[in-house]
Amino acid sequence: MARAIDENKLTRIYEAAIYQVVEEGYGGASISSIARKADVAVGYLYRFYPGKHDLINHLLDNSINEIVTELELMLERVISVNEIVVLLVDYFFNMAQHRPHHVKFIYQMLSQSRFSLSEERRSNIRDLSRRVLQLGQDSRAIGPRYSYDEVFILMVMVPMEYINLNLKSFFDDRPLTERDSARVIEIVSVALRG
Amino acid sequence: MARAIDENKLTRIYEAAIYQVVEEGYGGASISSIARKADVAVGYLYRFYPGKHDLINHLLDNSINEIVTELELMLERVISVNEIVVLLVDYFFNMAQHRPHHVKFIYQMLSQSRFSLSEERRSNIRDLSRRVLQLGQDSRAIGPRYSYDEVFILMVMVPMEYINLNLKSFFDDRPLTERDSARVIEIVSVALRG
DNA sequence: AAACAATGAATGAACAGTCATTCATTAATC
DNA sequence: GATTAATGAATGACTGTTCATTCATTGTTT
Repeated sequence: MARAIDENKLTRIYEAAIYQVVEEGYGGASISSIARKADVAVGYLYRFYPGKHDLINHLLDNSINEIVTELELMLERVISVNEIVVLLVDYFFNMAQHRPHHVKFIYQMLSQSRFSLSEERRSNIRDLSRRVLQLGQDSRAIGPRYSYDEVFILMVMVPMEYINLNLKSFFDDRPLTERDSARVIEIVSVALRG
Repeated sequence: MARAIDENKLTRIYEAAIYQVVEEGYGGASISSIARKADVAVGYLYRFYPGKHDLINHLLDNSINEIVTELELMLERVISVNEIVVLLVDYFFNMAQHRPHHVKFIYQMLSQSRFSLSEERRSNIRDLSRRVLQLGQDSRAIGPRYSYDEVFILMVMVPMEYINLNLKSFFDDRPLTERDSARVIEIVSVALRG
């Protein structure tokens, strides 16, 4: 063997790429700007991904996979739907506090119609949403009229929406607090009850 | 006067710009691609806007202003909050049917942290949200714990979220129907009641 | 232990193409 | 002929991608 691959460099590239995409958009996040921010040579980015598009797509897929895995863990120690709402909202708020750019990145990518998740990830999301819906309708925590995509919107997109508007300082420039997550939890829970 | 300005060209530019931004992103929506799609010379776009950024920003401001004006009209013939929810959701669903790219454009721009509305527009939105909140709390259509930004999220962002995911064919590829708007109306109304 | 390949991690100049913007020029109307 | 709407070639900066080259580290040979 020659030199060992510096894993640190890879994570620096990931962070830099997400940061640049959030800050400058996909088109504005040039390979050279990502490489500069990650303190890495331009050509190095092509050692792991055949192109810019693949790099960014992989980052999105990874981020979604993180959330999917987290939710799967929650569903294993089967608890109530209300508890899942609490855990999920806390998860997003925690992410907003420690890695705000990651939340922005995920939300931004999901909002744009030209980026789409892999069929595998969408399948994951469908399955999980259906399981939560079933669980909720058995315990009457979710109204009988609900479909699984509505569950996804309320439990995942609404919290991200709330966080994203706050991080944008859309209404005012104040930090997210415990009160915010409590409000989101209540709004989502009430809405789900139907 | 010499030649009259061809207003038709201007609207063609607007349509083309919105289409390209939605389809290719801000960075990918090049001036030349917009001009080509609008069947207009490249230099013509600089007759009305000093640059690309100003053009797109004006389009966003205009689109938001449309919605603001619509909501102001609704609030003049003062009706119940539930009726406002119905009218607003119908407005968005109508837009989704006839100008899907406009809905995508607005939603996409609002989601990205690097684009921000003018202070005037944000002020409009704050005022309207507050008026709806007041109206709703007087008639108990909106729960006592609600704040105006939460009203905005539920009445504006949630319907757009729903529409956007459908237009993306996120879960499945089916057209929006009457049932969808009815569902959104119910979910939002129930959530607001608290 | 010292010298020497061999390996592959990492670099960045070079390439053809595209970008936003400018402005001298042309075309249409008065 | 005067006015101004409209054009699009030209410009310099930057794009994503390639790949010959350099450099650090390993195992092998002396």
